[in-house]
Amino acid sequence: MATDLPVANSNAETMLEGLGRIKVPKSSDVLAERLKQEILSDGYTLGASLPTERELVSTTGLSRGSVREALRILEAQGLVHTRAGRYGGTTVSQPTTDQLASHINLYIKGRSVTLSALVEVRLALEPMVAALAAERRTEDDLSVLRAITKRIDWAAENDLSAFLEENVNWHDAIAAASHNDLLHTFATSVSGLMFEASQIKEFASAEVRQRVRHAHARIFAAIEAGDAELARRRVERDVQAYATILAAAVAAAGGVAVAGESREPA
Amino acid sequence: MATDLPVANSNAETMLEGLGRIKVPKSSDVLAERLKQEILSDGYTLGASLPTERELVSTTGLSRGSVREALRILEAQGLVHTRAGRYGGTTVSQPTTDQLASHINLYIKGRSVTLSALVEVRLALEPMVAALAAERRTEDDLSVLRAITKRIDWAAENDLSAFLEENVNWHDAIAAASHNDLLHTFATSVSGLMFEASQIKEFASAEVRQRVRHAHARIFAAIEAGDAELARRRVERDVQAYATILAAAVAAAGGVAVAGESREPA
DNA sequence: GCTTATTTATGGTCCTACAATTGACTTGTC
DNA sequence: GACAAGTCAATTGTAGGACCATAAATAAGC
Repeated sequence: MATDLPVANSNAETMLEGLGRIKVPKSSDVLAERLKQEILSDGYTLGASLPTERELVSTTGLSRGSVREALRILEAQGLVHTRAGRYGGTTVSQPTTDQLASHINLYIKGRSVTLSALVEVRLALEPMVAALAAERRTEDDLSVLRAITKRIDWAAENDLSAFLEENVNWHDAIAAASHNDLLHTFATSVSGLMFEASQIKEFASAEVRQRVRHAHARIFAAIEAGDAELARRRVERDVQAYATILAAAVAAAGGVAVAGESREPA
Repeated sequence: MATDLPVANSNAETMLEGLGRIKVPKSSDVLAERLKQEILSDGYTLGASLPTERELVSTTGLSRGSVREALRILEAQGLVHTRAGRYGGTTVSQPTTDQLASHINLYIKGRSVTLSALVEVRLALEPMVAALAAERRTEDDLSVLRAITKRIDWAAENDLSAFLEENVNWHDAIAAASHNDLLHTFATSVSGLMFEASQIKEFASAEVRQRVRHAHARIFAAIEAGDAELARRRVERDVQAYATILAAAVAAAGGVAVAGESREPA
């Protein structure tokens, strides 16, 4: 039966028991992964220079196109930054807060996370944010908040979209006052998307605006006084109330309550 | 003074008042941004096909290299997926949970977020995770947790690294039982990095292992019973206790307590 | 000393060609 | 008719080369 000819052997897989589908990775992915490990593990302090593209070409044996694709991947991950020109090149970098926030937003929008799930996360984060802010807020933090409050008070009567925008700024300022970058980023990403949903539904009636301002004032007072527990409780109640109102508005509008569809003008 | 010749005019900037540095974006970045807007805004449901690379070349006027770099950026962001072969091409995709977790990890590692900041975030997330898990856990969730608990019990006596790994799995299973993807990803990313730090410090003494198992049992009981408030309180106390122990161990070791340096073997 | 031009190493872009992949199609075989 | 094997074609993957654009260091000019 067995010959030297390359005959097809339909029982060949008996020799290859657990051997599943073999994935052949792209060279750019391999290089990106290798460089990523290199960057994360040893040396390569912030700002250190990676080899030039042409050096990578000669050391890896890949084409310049593949090398450049690998570098674009790393750049999208925020691990490196490249500059053109002499003495330019690719340098090690930190992912910025904005980049992380952007990835979180893409995840939430892409997965069509439900509004209620968003509320739950917000309910976890914002009370802690407020508590930390109460403990750590500086005078600068407070004056920023006072300035935003002033603008909100004005916008509440005159400019609805400005009102919503300043509302986002207010929550961002509270998160900043917690002086915890990670918490800040998580909180602003989530609440930012919630307010985006609010904008679409345009549910900010005069009554709601009044309630928001009142809640802000109470929260600010607690943070200013440095009372962490009070701030936590007040924020918790505020988030809960806001969620209830928004859910009612969404239900009234018959919406499915997802946080998608953000259309920025070009 | 004024001539037709292209003489240098050192006072030229008086005509260009507020005109700051002009940024010339890379063509691949521009294309990536345009496609991203396109994907997020209208049509392009999940799985829809983008134009082929060569179609993009002819419609945009860019080279294929630039088009490919743009697609690598989008792929790194989890927005598209590319397959080779006939009837392959680039299709719209959702960022996976793993991708988001990876970006969060990169952020935390890159920014050298302090251990205390990590604890604060964990203290915000995990009690909520437990409360939701108590309300929503299915029978499957519970049996997964029981299986992990068994493995932990075995590993606690025999295999330290397995113990730490299963500990991560336990927390992941709790987070999964919350049935909130976003919360799940946030929580596992943060606690995963904390346990990674634990592993480095190797502080898991027999006494600590015993305490962990005891805490797990109490938390599991609350979740099994569906008592959200009890689960929340117990997790809160557990996280707090773990943080105290870890901080003490870190201080004893003289470490700076950052969550960096993950070296996986190739 | 200051401004201005030049140099030059680097990334940015384009082009062409070919290899590898892979699903559909066709053909063969029983 | 069904199943296996082979063929085909559209698409991404990769390589290599050429040239342009950028920018910092340097040199030249005043």
